[in-house]
Amino acid sequence: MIKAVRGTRDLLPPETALWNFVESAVRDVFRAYNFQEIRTPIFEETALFSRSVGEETDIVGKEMYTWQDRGRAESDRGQSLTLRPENTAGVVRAYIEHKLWDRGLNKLYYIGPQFRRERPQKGRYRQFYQIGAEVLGPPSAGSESPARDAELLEMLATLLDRLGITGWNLELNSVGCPNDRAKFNEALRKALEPVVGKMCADCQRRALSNPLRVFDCKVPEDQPIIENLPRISRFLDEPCRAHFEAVQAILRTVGVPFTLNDRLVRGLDYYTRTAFEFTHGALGAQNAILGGGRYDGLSEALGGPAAPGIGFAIGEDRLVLSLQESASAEAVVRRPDVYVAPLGARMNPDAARLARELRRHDLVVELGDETFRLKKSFEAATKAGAKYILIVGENEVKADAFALKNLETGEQISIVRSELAGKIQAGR
RNA sequence: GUGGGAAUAGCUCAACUGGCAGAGCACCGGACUGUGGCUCCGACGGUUGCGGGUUCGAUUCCCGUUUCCCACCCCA
Repeated sequence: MIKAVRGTRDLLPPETALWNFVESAVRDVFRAYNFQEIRTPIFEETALFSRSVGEETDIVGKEMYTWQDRGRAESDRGQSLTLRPENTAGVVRAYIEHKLWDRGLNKLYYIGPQFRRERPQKGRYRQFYQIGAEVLGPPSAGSESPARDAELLEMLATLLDRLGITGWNLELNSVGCPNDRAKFNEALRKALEPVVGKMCADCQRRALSNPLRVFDCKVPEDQPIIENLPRISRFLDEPCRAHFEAVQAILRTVGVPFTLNDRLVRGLDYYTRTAFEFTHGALGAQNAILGGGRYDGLSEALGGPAAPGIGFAIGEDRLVLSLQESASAEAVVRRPDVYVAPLGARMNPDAARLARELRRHDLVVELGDETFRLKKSFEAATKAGAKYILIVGENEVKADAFALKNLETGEQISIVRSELAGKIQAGR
């Protein structure tokens, strides 16, 4: 038997209703902030990701689905292509390619699948779904303003509240500009040198490859050492510090709670200044449901104009998971309003016409099987969760008055065709 | 990529030291031929993930493999 490949899965009803619930809430909320949707290809030139995400990151180094495309002629070597491991690079590429700044498009969101060749776990798949948004534009358009950061964070808080997710925590940090990072990295290396020998094996490796990641260490014995390491906050230059302060001031005023976490670092190379994560306790080790930050130099790194920006990505798989575990997932499934039960094949035309009329009144209609005996139709209607059953038999068609029974109350009436839709809508 | 656990009916799970593969729920039918939910009865349902080995005999023990889960790595 052929099965879905490792790390991929089918999303089945009724779970798909929950995904739709999430996505329509996202579209509603983002629209209120005047974001517009962008859809970029799910594969791109490999160079796009290695330049933006960073050659040294795990994503580029070992987690990408990359292949050599065929050229035009049999003998040609094609380009190296890669399934997108994240969507910010694609959005920025499109921004540059279509000169979106000239069209005033500076607030974009996306919803779609991404691909990373990781070891699968719960809430972590090789084809996974991200919801993200990006604010970017020329500096003259205010894209560097802390107001953009704060607005984006406030939008996310609104979204999580709207989804009924309680107990989220916003963790906030600033990773400064490249200059600050360089100075900080140097200080960090110096501080680590005398103590690294006492740390865990992972930290010893990190200290060499990517010292920032030492802050992710969860080994208890290492914590006192980590506590004493220099923090990025002390290395922010004046503009970065002021920017960070301003973001916080706005959040306090609009009433979005947050906690400062100067150990929060971002894995991708393109991040600058504001870095953030929303975490949720119920998710265990995979406790981050979304993360993001500012990437002021990304456009230029990809050969575009200066276009400071900030964005985030929500792990939709995990978001849905936390929704399933906390909220009432059942509630979002729309069940049939009415089950139309034709009694015998000769009733099919009349049943079909009635179903069509009812559906035109925005009712959810399940058209039953004409081979069912009435008892079985009732069972089928109940199982489908229909509110009403409408019986279409010879007597009803002759009289043009139909038996309509409320399956929840047991009340049954005879009702003429013209009043059917109104009656069912009223009882919905 | 590393380490550990698991895999038995559609779902949730049993099956002693190796001895006839089972239950509940679901599904289908009947009791009840134009009135559901409850109840009762019956039927259906299996390459025990896959491949090999040991054995008279393997769901059980061994090896390999695949997938999932957990912890790493890393990240959303």
